[in-house]
Amino acid sequence: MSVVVRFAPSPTGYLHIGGARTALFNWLFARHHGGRYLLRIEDTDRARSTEEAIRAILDGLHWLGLDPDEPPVFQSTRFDRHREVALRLLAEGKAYRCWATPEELEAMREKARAEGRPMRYDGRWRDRDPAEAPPGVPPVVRLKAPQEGETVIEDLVQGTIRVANEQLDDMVLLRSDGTPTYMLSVVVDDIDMGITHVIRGHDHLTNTFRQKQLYDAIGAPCPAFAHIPLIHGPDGAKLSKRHGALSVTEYREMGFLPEAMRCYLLRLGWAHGDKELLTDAEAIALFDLSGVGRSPARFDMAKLLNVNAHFLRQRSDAELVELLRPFLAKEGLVVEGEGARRLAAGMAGLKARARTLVELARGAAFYLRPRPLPIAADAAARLDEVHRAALAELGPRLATQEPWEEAALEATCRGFAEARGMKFAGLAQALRAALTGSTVSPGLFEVMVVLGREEVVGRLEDAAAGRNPVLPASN
RNA sequence: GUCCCCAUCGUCUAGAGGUCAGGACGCCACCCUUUCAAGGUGGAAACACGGGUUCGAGUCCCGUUGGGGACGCCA
Repeated sequence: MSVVVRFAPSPTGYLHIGGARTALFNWLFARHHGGRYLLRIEDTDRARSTEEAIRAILDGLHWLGLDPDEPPVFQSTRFDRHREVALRLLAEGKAYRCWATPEELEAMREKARAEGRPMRYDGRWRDRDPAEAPPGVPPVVRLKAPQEGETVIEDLVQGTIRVANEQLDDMVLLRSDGTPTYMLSVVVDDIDMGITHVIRGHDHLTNTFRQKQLYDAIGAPCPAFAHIPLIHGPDGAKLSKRHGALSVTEYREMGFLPEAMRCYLLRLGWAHGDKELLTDAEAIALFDLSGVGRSPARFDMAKLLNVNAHFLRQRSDAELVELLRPFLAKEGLVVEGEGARRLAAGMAGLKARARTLVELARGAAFYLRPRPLPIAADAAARLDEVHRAALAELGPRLATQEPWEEAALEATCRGFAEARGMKFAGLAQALRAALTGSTVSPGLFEVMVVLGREEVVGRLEDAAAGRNPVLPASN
């Protein structure tokens, strides 16, 4: 039997980090088994579903490289089919109409609570004659669920889980307005889409018992279930807005790489021995449900940053130049011509110092800024009179420096400092300030080679003459 | 409240009865060094608690505590 899985988000907001991981696990499982990975948009709640949210989910999945293998199925287009199934169950006596009003239901809840029992619908219309139906009250359709025995599910992650059927009540299949409920829609769609494995968040675990009953009533085989533990915030509580970024879009904007997100999310709740950093090929080859842990994991930004830094360094310099464009554009910097050349040439030194594309862009900006280069206040402080005078003298010397190579440049600068009885470290910081506008940068001589003779000499002149605007904040 | 699930360093985790309880992130120290990173070396850091079962328990069972989830004519 070929594997078919699906990711089934409801479009009531952006694609969040937990959903992204669920999608990833489904995707990996399908790839590992050579199966299909589908997307179903659960937009049956017309009031809360928005076009914008659908866009956001599709965009998020696309960015993460988790595009579905087939066009998405929109659950709202399948109302008729869902109704058809409910009506069939009704005809077969496996479901019944219920005229209980919201007030009656509320009373049942209160009574149950008072008696310390689970809050369940009491089945008052289960065997009652429909002729007794009150006039003018539109009924819902409920499943005639088994009242004795127990419902058991074999979860591929959580193991065997059983619940007494008396804990479960007769769930609503069709609302009084005739629309299908989530429970009905999910089960019917999963059956019709040929889903073999339902991999979803642990928060759906208790829904599964009811869904199992529905499968049984419909007479369809149950897919295998795998409920993966939830992701919690750093404090152990449910991940929420107050923990910072939830939307995958925000991670893109913070400069994270999709492959880093995939790797981090995968390792959050799944492990294969001591393997930490996996390529997609390795992840696909190694992924299995038995490796999924059973306890919830906390989201750790520090680790994500580390993982991202790793994957950043795996990218080629040319790729990084392209990835940097939108981030540099935010600072009004356009990557083209000489600037593009410098970025590519300087990328090796830049990427070792960045964990995200945002950091990389920040560190790379000095290669693109036109003269006179703005200098951060703390860097400008390194350009005192003594050092400005030194730079004024060093500039012309570098103008005739041959060859224009790192080792030679270093020899020249060190020799210059020594001849002047000046500490090289101080000269280096002054040079750094003049050339990069910062106290922090890639190696000085690498920077010189990348900038080129003309630009270096020009920037030194600017600094010696005090022409640079000083920025209030530093790096 | 009821039901269900979970429990190894601060965090992510390895561990499928016998390990000096391993790795990674983070942290600390040292090395490298023109800054900051990167890189290298080393270090501190965990089996929630209590009972069993067993020659032997982080591993199996029960309980306690703690955490989480679900209890809608939402999805």
